[in-house]
Amino acid sequence: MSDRPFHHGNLRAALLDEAVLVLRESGVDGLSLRDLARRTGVSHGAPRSHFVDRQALLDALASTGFDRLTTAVRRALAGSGPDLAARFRAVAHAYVDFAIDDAALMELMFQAKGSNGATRESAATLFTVLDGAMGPRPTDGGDEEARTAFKMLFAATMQGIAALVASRRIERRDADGLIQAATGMMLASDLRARATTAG
Amino acid sequence: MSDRPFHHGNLRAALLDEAVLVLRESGVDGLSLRDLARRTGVSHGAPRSHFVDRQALLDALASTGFDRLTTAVRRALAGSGPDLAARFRAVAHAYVDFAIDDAALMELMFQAKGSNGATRESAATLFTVLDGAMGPRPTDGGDEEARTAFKMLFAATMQGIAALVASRRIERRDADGLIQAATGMMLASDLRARATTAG
DNA sequence: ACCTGAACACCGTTCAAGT
DNA sequence: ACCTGAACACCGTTCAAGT
Repeated sequence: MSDRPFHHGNLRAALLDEAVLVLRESGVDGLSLRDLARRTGVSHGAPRSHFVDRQALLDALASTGFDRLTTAVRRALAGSGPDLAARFRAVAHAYVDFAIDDAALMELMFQAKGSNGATRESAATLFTVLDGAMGPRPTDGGDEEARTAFKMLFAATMQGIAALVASRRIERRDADGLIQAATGMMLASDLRARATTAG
Repeated sequence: MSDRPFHHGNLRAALLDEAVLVLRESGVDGLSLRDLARRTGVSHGAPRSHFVDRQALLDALASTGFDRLTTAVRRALAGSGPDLAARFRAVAHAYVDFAIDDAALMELMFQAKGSNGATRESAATLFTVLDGAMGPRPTDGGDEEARTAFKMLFAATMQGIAALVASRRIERRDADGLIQAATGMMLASDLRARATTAG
């Protein structure tokens, strides 16, 4: 299942990879630096060379999590046509799928702690991609305020649906219906009209 | 600030009260059974009589958290008139205020772990109140599916906005605008029409 | 029924020492 | 620069014993 000859330059990456697995199995509570060190075959003090403390590891995990989610969203957008409704649903599904596969990581990403620089940057990139998903900005700039509000509302709604799924408060199939309802509602809204058409 | 003569019948309540304070100060990570025991003036083994393990305490905290949020939502509804838009905004503000004042507790409440019986019940009560906020059910029952979807979408959106605020990804004043946008969008939607009017 | 206090295994963090 | 290994303080959990 796992090799042995690590700790020769890529320990940091090895620790992060292993951490993602542990996160999936045992959640944040099951994640310990000593256990990670054990799994990668180094002494318990070794991780210190790459992460000043446990929180630093969690921050790094959140950062890479955002990167992976961004990639997933980009892929979803690339795979969907030009239709705005289809694009929205694609992004929403990428969000929810990620929340299901890596619930603990998703929690980590959307928590107050991630005040790290790299984490903020990764999160910002995701929001930029989300912005791009809304299609080209109106030539005259449009209603900038409406566009920002719409974007945040979209993110909040996706985040909310993902949280409901991750916390097992709703089933996967109900999520699909919710995504349909949410995207439909947002697309038909007056706010979207102001956000995406020239004023 | 804190009294001394506890541990005479209400230790459980004392531990929970103290835990809420610690949660506000230091988050979930700063919450330890031994520290709680120390603060309430009992031995480190005493909490065991009321909570089988740390997770049981967290579950109990989540449960009382839902109860308090339910109370806040009820109060908000009682203070607002019959206008649906006003009622929605009132509920949304109760949600977001709670998420700001008790961010760590809010996280605890909306996590996968809360599989406790009491927690589920408390959460269910909140959703019932949310249902009531939508006004009387149409006499003919209306579109039951639409009503459920709308309710979940409302919860998801509130949850999403609260999460964005709690994780300090958006400012408090931006939240107000978001709430306005979200409630406006939802009220104007076709889904709401199907959910709240007789078919 | 509820609480005490010792015991055990585990953890995060620090740090001098090695290579 | 990166890793080892001892050391320290803290924690969750268990359990026999007290009241």
